[in-house]
Amino acid sequence: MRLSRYYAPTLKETPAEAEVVSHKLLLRAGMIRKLTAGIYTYLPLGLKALNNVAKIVREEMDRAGALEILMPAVQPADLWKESGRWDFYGRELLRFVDRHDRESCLGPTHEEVVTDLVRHEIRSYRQLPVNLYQIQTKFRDEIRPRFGLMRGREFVMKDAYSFDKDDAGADASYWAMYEAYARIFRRLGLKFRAVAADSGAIGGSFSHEFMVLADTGEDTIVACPACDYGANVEKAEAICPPAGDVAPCPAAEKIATPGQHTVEEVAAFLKVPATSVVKTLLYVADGKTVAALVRGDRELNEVKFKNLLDAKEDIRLATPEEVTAATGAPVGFAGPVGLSLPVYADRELALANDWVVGANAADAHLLHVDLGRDAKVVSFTDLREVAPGDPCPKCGALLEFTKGIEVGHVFKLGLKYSKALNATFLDEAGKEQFMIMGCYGIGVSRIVASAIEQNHDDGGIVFPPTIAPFEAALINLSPKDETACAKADEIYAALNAAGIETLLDDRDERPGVKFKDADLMGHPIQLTLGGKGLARGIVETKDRRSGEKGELPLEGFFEAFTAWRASVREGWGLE
RNA sequence: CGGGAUGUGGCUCAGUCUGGCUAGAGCGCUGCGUUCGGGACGCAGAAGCCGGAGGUUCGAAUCCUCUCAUCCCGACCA
Repeated sequence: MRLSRYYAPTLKETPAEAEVVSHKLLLRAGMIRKLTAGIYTYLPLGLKALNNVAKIVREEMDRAGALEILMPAVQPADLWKESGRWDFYGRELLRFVDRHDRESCLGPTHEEVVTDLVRHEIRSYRQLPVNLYQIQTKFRDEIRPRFGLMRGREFVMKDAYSFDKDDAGADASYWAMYEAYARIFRRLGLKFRAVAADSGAIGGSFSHEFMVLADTGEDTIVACPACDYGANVEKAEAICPPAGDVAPCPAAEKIATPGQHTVEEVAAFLKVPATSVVKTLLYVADGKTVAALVRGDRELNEVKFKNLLDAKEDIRLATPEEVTAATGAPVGFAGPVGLSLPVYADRELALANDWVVGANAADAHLLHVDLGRDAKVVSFTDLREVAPGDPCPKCGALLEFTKGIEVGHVFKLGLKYSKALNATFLDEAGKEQFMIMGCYGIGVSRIVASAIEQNHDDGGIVFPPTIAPFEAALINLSPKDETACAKADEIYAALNAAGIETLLDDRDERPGVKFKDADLMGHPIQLTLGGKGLARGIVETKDRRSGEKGELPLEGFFEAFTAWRASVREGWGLE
């Protein structure tokens, strides 16, 4: 493509609406433009990047035996009512009625539609397993769209759904997808990590998230440097030695702690370490107030707590009024002793004794509390959030914390949707069985954004070669010079013939403008053809990622170029 | 939905508190000339009913009321 005839409106200044790097750079490089909140148009450059990602996703899905289909964006409410999600999904599901007053929605995901398809088509175990996928625009009416392509309301997603006749088959389908995902992210040239995840609202028995590592990621993940353990903090197990007998302690004693609300204040006031204090947190789960106990220096992991309670809706911290109603004391003085609420403790609290707890009375705490003796605790389980310095649950090495962007998620769904929608088949014995499902998502448009979050510098985007709209930029510094143009055209033709997508900058612009634009757009390979080099019979090169510059001879250019290109790709960890 | 902020040429912003001539700047855009290896310079231009509606006033971008939109922080998620 010749840049003089292309449409890539680059911006020198960053539009005020953009906050994160990927958003700023996508806008500045002329790849996307906003239509309205959370909804973007892909300009030629952005579309090419999106398609490059989609292409690799498609190839790997096909390789893994999945079959591509395309489902409708508009879906009837009936199906959603049948699965029970019409009432459950919330405002994120954009609903509307058509001219016949039929309730409809824009599909945020397609479990209902595929399951409906499959239940009508598949009747025998002989037809299983099957894995169907699509790459399609989804719509979720996000409460708060932000960060450009990172969290739009409209976005491109690949979603796949597997149907199996038995559990072993479902596991095989799951791991096939897991492997396919790993291949995809490797081919995209992204640093990523697959981590154990909470299966969340979609439900199901186990799941992994694929995270692109980037400092700007919204998710915190823990990874073991010594083994392959990795998990979302929401899920990461906080390991804890087995509980043994604890030494008895003196009888509980009430002590005045005027105005000492927080653990830090209480610990300082009583001159005890925070690890001797028990933090009592009141939550409201499905309308009921419950209490969670963690050690003073720890944080409660709400996801673990929610899962323990098996709460239907999200749990939330009790309001100050609710706290007072439940404990008879203002916030800061709640404690498990004498509390008439279900009390759940983190298992770490079973390891020791002689705790400091709130007294359920204003300005008072209790010393020498033995949770077993003085309080009624429903259970001691893993409730706390893992913290830096915690050991790996698998091998014991110290866990490392990193930030990541969730770009893929694989779930083993089990029977959730097949039961709700009655998707059955006849097994070998002629007996009717529910299909076992899995679902597998990849945020295609989010990958483009996360690739930039992970790979950028002051000059702009640094695209991995497999994602870059153009792998190579060929900058002709002398577009008015016939010799230079002829040479540029020759190289351009050779690169295209070799299947290397090249953007030839043949604009009548000053060199600085061309260099800046090339850097901004992130072409991994830059070739510069100018009067000076031409006179010496060379083309200048620049590896966008490393910034390394070099020269290639015009004589035998293509061979030398091929070798250099291979080294650039190698730098990306690509074959 | 709760909290905070912003709406002025295509983009980034000044002007608003302390109403007052034809509403400004930089970038971008058009034309001409000079330039030409990391976002050049000069000259000449085009381009804004100051988000919208109502009000106060002799007079409103500026003050008041309402409204719409966008962005940031929280609950949600590929």
